[in-house]
Amino acid sequence: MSGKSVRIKDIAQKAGVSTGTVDRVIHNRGKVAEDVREKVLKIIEEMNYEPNLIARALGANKTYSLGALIPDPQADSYWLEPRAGVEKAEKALKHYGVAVKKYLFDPYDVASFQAQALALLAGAHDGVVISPVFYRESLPYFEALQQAGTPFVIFNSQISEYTPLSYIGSDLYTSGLLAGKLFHYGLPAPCTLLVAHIDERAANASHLGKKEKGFRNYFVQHHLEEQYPIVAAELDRSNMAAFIGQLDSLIEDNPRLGGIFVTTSKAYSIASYMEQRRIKHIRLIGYDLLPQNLHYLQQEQIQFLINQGPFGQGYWSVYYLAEHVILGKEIPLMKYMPLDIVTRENVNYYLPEHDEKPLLEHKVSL
Amino acid sequence: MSGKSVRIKDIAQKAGVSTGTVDRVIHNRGKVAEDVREKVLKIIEEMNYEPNLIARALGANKTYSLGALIPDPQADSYWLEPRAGVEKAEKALKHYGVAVKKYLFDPYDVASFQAQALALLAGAHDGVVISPVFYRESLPYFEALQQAGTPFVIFNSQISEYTPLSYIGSDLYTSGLLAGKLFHYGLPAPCTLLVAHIDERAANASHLGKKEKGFRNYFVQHHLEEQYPIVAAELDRSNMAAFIGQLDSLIEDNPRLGGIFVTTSKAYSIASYMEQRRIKHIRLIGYDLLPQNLHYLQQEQIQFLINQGPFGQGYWSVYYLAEHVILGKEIPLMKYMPLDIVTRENVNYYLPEHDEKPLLEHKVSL
DNA sequence: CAAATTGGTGTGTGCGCACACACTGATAAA
DNA sequence: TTTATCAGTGTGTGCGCACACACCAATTTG
Repeated sequence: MSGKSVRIKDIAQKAGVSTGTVDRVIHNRGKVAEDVREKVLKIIEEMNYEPNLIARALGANKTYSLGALIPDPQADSYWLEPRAGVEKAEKALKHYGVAVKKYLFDPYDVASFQAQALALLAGAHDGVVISPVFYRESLPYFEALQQAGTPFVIFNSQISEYTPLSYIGSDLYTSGLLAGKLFHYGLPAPCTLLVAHIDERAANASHLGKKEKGFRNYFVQHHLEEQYPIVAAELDRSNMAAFIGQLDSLIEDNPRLGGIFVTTSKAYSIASYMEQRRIKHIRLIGYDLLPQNLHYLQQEQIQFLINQGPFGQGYWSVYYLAEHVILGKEIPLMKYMPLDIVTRENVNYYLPEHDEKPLLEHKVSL
Repeated sequence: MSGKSVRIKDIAQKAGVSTGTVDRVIHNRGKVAEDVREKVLKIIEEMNYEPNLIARALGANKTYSLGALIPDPQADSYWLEPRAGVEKAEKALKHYGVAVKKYLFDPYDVASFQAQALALLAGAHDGVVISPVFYRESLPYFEALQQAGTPFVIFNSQISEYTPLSYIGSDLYTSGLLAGKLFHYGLPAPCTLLVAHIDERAANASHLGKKEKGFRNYFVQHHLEEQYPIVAAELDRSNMAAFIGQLDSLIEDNPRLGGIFVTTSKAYSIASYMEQRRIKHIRLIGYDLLPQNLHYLQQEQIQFLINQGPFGQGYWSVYYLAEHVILGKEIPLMKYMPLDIVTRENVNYYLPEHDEKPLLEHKVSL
C-alpha cells in the first residue's frame, strides 16, 4: 500500500547486482552464485517486491494458444452462457497474448463430439478446457491429452478417471439439498414430491443422480422421509404425447403431489404442461435461466430456479487455465459456482449483461 | 479475434503518417489537419483498432489518487466486507497508478464522520467514493465536492440532493418484495407478519422505509393484505430488558405471528431472543452475512438471509470511479448488486474468500 | 602455456504506448 | 527581405520487464 511499487531495478541496486541477475533468480533460469541468489531472494522478501504484471505481459511478448471444447449453443441454448463466459475471458486475456480457439460440438451427437475432440488434439494447444458431456466417449481424449502433457480444465460435468488441473462447475449434491429445503420450507406435510429427470441420456446419469441424492438426503437428514415421500421419474420429450401421458398418470397416481423438482434445465416443459392442464397448486423448482424457464418464472408457474453460474463457469475455466499456463500458478482443484436461488423478484440481477465492457482489467493482476 | 492486435504503428503506416499524429487524433490533443484526422479515424475504424491498455498504463505512468470515506468496521462489522472490496479494487488497480486513501469514520458518531469528511476534502483527490450513512450531515460535503469538480461515487445509501457519478448499492424496495415472497411461499394464510427495524436511527429511515414498502407491496400486489396482516415495530437494543419486553408483548399481541422480517443486519438479536424463549415456529428473514447471523442460519433459527453483496459494493465503487477518472469512461448511473437468497444450504458459496488473489487482471481491459 | 570451456554476470533491445521535444514550411509581422 | 509565429508533423525517450547476447574470470583441456 506504500506509494510507489518497488521495481526489479530497485532490488538490483540494493543487492549490488544487475537487473539481469535479479531476473535470473526470479525466474530461476541461468546460473547464479548461491550466495548472490540468497541475498537477492532476501531483499525481494524484505522490500515486499511484487512484479508489475502489466509490464511483464508487455515485455514477455509471448503468445499462448488455448482450446475450448464446448457444446454448440445452437443445439441447446443453455450453452450460450458458458460460451459467453469463455469469450469474455478470451477478450480479457487477449492483450496478454492469449488466444482461445473454440471447438463447438453438438451435445446430442457423439460423432460431432469426437470430430471436434480430434481437431482439438490436432490443435496442439498450450492448454484446453473441456465440457465432457459425453462421459465415456471423452475418456480416450483425456488420455491423449495427458500423454501429450497438455493441461486441461474441465467444467460443467465432472470426471473421475483423469484428474484435470481444475474442475469448474457446481455442487450438484448441494443443489439437490437446496431444492429439498425450498420444498420443505414451502410445503406443509404430508406431501409427495416428484423428482423429474427430463431429456437426459444415460451418459449424464451421474449428474442427475447426484442432484436426486442431495434432494433425498435433505429429507433423510431432517427425518422427514415419511412426511415427504419422494417419487422419481425419467421423462422424455421426444414423444410429446407419451410425455404428457406420463405426467397425467403421475399426477393421478399421486394425489398428494405438492412439488416437482426438475433436475435438468427443462422445467419449462412441465410448466407448460401444468399451464395447459390449469394446475396451479403444484410447486415447481428447476435449474438454469433459460428464456423459456424465465417465462414461467414470471408467470409464477415456476417458483424457483437454481442458477449454477453458467457464465462464470466458462469464464473461470479459461481464466484459471490461462493463469496456470502463463504464470505456472497453482489453481484450485475445484471451483464451485454459487447456487443462486432465483425467483421472479430477484431474477433481474442474475440475467446476463455481457454487453458491459469493463475497461480496466481488474480483480487483481496478470 | 483475429490473431495479432493492430497497433498504433500499424494504423500510422497505413495512413502514411507518424505514430505521433495517430496519437494526437486518438487523444485529440495538439493540432492535426482536418483531412488527416478524418483519414486516421477512418482507418482506426476499419482496422478495428483497440488500444492495448496494458501498454497504455505502462506508458502513461501517471498516478491517480482516490479517496474512500467509509464506516470503520471496528464499530460495525458489516463494514468489513465493503472495506475488503475497496481494498481489493485498490490492489487490482495499483499497477495502473491508482492509490486509494481510506477515511474511516465511526458510523455511530456524527462528529467522527464530519472530521473524516473534512480530511477527505483536504485530500484533494481525483475522485472519491462515499458511503453517506449520515444523510443530512453529508450534504454540505457533496456540495463542496461538486464545487471542486471532484467526481464522486456513492454506495450503500442513496442520496437524492446531488447526483453522483454513480450509485452502487442494492435495490432496497425489491429486497422487501423478495422477503414478502419468501414468507408468502412458506407460510399458509392467515398469518401475521412483523416488520422489525432494529437499531437504526432516523438518519437512515429512508433505507428501512423502502424495504418495508417493498415488503408490504408484495402482499398488496398479490391481493393478500387481509390474509397476511403486517405489523411494524422499531426496536432498540440499547436497553436489552426493554427490547425483550417489546418482543414479548408483540408476540403476545399477535398470536398468529408467523414470520419476522428484520430490515437491518441485526436479525441475530431476534434469533437469540427466540432461542431463549424456545420459540421455533416463527420464521425469520433478515439481511447480511454477519457471523452472528450465520450462526443462527446454521441453527435454522433464521431461515433466509438476503445478501446485498457488500463486498461487491466496495469493489465496484472504486473500480468504476477509477474507470471514469482514468479513462473518462461513462459509467452506469446506478448499479444494483444481486439480492442473493442465502440459506443454510448454499451459504458457503457466498462467504468471502478474499485471500484468493487472482494473478491475471481480468474482466476486460484498462 | 595457449586454447577451450564454463560459472557467473552485465548490457542492450524491444513490447505498445504517452508525451516532451524538435522540426518543417507557410504565412504574418517587422 | 528578415524575423517571428504557428499549424502541422516526426522523432526520441521512458515505463518495468523479459530475454538474447556479450563479456570476464577461473578452470580445465590438450
